[in-house]
Amino acid sequence: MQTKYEKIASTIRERIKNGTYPVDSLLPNQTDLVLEFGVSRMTIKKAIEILMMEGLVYSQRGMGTKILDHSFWDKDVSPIKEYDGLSYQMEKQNKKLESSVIKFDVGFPNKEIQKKLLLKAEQPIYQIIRLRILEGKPFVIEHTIMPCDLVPNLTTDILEKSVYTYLKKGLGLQFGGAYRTFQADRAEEHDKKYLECDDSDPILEVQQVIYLKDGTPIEFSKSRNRYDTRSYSILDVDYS
Amino acid sequence: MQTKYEKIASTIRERIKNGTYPVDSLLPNQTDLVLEFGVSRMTIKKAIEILMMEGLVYSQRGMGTKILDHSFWDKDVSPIKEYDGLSYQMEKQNKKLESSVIKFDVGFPNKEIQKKLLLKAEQPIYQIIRLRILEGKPFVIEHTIMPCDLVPNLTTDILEKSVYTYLKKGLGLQFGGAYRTFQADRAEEHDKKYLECDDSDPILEVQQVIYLKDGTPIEFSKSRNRYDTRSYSILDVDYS
DNA sequence: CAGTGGTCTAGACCACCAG
DNA sequence: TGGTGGTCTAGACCACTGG
Repeated sequence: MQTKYEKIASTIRERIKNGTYPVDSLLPNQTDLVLEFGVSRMTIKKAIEILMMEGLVYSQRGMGTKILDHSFWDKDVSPIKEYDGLSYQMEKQNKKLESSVIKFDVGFPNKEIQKKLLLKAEQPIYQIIRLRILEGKPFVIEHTIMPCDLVPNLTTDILEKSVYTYLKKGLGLQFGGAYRTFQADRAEEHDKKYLECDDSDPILEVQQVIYLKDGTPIEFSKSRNRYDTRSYSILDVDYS
Repeated sequence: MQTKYEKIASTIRERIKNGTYPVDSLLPNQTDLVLEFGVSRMTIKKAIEILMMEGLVYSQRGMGTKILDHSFWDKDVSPIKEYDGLSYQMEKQNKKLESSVIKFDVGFPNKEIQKKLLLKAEQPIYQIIRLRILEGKPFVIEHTIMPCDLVPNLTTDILEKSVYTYLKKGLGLQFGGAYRTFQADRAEEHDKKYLECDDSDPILEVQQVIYLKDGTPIEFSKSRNRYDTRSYSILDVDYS
């Protein structure tokens, strides 16, 4: 939290959550907020914009800024906009996550991976398969591919803890975005073996390419969940 | 296209797509763009912000604004940020979409629906089930619930064409956002009957609540696809 | 260090919605 | 019509990157 508008957004967010600004009422108008916070209106507007992207309020010309009912997705349904990785996400919820490394290899990328990670055929990659175990129960199988040169000195130890922490804290990398697809699939061998499911259990698969701030792709991964253990959620706001 | 920054964003977007600004090169710096377009820098910045949200460029302090490789998701993988409905989406791609109405009823909302659409128990709702048929093949089953008072005079005829067109053009409603969840599921009776699949075929289910601009929920729906007919994709950019 | 984009200001005008 | 938020300006200072 550094900039003025971020601080103001936090303050207002707090007031919404604790009921100072009740659901369905209007926020004080922007000129009043200018007076209260002693900043320019552009700054106030930017703060409100953040809250709008979070789905907490909705502004409309001529009408004001309304506090929306957020209780809906306020619970454990965390949006997917997190590049903290599972470990961190679960830690926040005080849930115990273990990772068991099923495969940890080095190899060369096939055509598909070359295209997705913008690699040449001779650039080596890590090929990783991990089983993530939540509260003692098999939760998800993650197939991960990363270019070796971007992620030096990867070890089994890191894989068993948190790769993201290593990338962020250890290597100082900054994530900039992700491209994801969702599909359903039949269970395959690995799924049946490690997720304790059978042929008829559907699998929810999420594929993602993760990008660094400068646009370099750093990871391609497939996460396969048993159909009854997880769903993903998205809040989509039209800012136009 | 109304505001200056939207026009400028379109111009720059066009230059990126036709190669005037090649992938991996840098955009002219913001002060140069100020001179070219004869606007203030804040306006240029806002234009670039739009392109950043679209994943076309990435800006960084001290470095400039880099054109990213967008060829990846430039094709038919349209982001889900469209409230045009399936009909319109398919029309753009010149694909033929038919809709067959399986159920069209009125009733009262159960507890779950009351909560999701913010309704009282005695507010009537439409209960609709439609089979959407793409290019002659069963594509998706949509279960839709809408409050009657917000959508007057709904007819079978409208359901067979495009509900969204009716809401937008006919009723003048404006969409503001959506909340979606994705999960996999086993095939149930309707799926087997209409999607021509059997017990072992997984289903991809997308649930969504759609909101109007002022935050009023107007629709809850479940879309059930055969696992091999559809996937959804999202581009997720970190703007911090 | 020079050059970049990010933030911020103190105004202004306009488009929209309500009464 | 009065009040709202959306846009836009012409500056300024700062934080960050690269050489």
